[in-house]
Amino acid sequence: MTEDAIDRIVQEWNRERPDLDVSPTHVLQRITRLYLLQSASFAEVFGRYGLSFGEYEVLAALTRIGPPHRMKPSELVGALVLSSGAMTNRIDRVEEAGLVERRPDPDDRRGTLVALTERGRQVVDDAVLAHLANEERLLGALSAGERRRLAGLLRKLLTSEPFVMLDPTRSVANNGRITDQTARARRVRRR
Amino acid sequence: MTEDAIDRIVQEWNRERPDLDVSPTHVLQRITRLYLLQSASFAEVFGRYGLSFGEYEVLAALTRIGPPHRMKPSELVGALVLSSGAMTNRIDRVEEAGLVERRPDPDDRRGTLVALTERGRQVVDDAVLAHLANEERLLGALSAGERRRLAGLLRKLLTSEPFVMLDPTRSVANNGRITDQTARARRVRRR
DNA sequence: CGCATATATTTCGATATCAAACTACTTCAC
DNA sequence: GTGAAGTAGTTTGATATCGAAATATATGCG
Repeated sequence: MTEDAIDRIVQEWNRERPDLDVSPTHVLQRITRLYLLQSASFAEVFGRYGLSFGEYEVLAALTRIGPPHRMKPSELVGALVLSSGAMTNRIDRVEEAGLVERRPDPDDRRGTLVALTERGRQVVDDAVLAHLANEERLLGALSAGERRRLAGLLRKLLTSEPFVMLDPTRSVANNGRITDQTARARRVRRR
Repeated sequence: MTEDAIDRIVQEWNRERPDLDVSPTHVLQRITRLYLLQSASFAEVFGRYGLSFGEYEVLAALTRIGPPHRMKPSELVGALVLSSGAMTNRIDRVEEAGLVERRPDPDDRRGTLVALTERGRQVVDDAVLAHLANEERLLGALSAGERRRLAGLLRKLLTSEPFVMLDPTRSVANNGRITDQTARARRVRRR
């Protein structure tokens, strides 16, 4: 088994602090490292289409929801993992680029619907192909069975209680914290 | 096997674009999701010690390197996956908090050495215990064998060619890109 | 030696994020 | 149907990051 950067970090900890059991790091720090590296790779691919990864996420969510490829900003917030303010910015950017349009929600005058434009559909169609090819390349070292086992273990972690508790989509807006008007209303009421 | 958010995303893709094979997503998007969730959890723990996760990373690197707990900023950049500019900011913050000191490098007048202070050692000693307890809690759903298998698969991915190619620590400064003075010198010379 | 080139770190400008505040609108209970 | 409380989305202010420029110093080649 080839040694990686995380093995070296664990060895350093074991040398300096042999009293500590740093073994969880073997899983969790590798997740961090893989995330950072794959993010850089994704960004490179999407850059070829004039997109950031975050912008792609918005277009991808609108694509996979199916025709007519319309979602409310709050639905997009639920589909990604992002604050509502950051979602406003992302929608601004892809709207600016002509890839989506904001239309008033006919059923709720507070609301807006974000719809993929024809140009947006074309761009995301191309980008998703390049992205999948790149993902396939990144996973090249693992056999089909290894990928299945890896995905299974990751799913088990993700569906375990500590991670489910952390999931902001259990609740709404601003990463699940009760902030905003609700909190303000409570404060105001106390006066 | 319990279904998770990624399974639902894959199902949506398969419904809308059955021509695409989105299976790599089972691994890569779960890595993203786990990273985002574990980051939130880590931040909560370090917040109890007045640290951000990034600040902890600096202190942890200085701790595990061993006495006298001194590193050059460029060594810290190599240990952490960060641009040199961002490292300056992080060192500024932990220095401000009295957890490290900057001392001139006696062997290179361009350079600086970052050293853990006594207070820094105390804070990181406490924080690392809380962090490890939290990591253990997060991994609670996996048996020792599952953790080993998961770590092994993640290591295999991390040491595979596409990921090794992405690793900025293969090169130096600003994420391995040739920027800075080298590039400027070339441009200037061309005039 | 002396200059071109390389390195170490900081500074700067642009950008993306979060959390909270805010505006507008809806819903529910009476 | 009116007012309190909730919800949708945007705006704002603070902060962290990146990449490039700037500054200071070191090195190597002719």
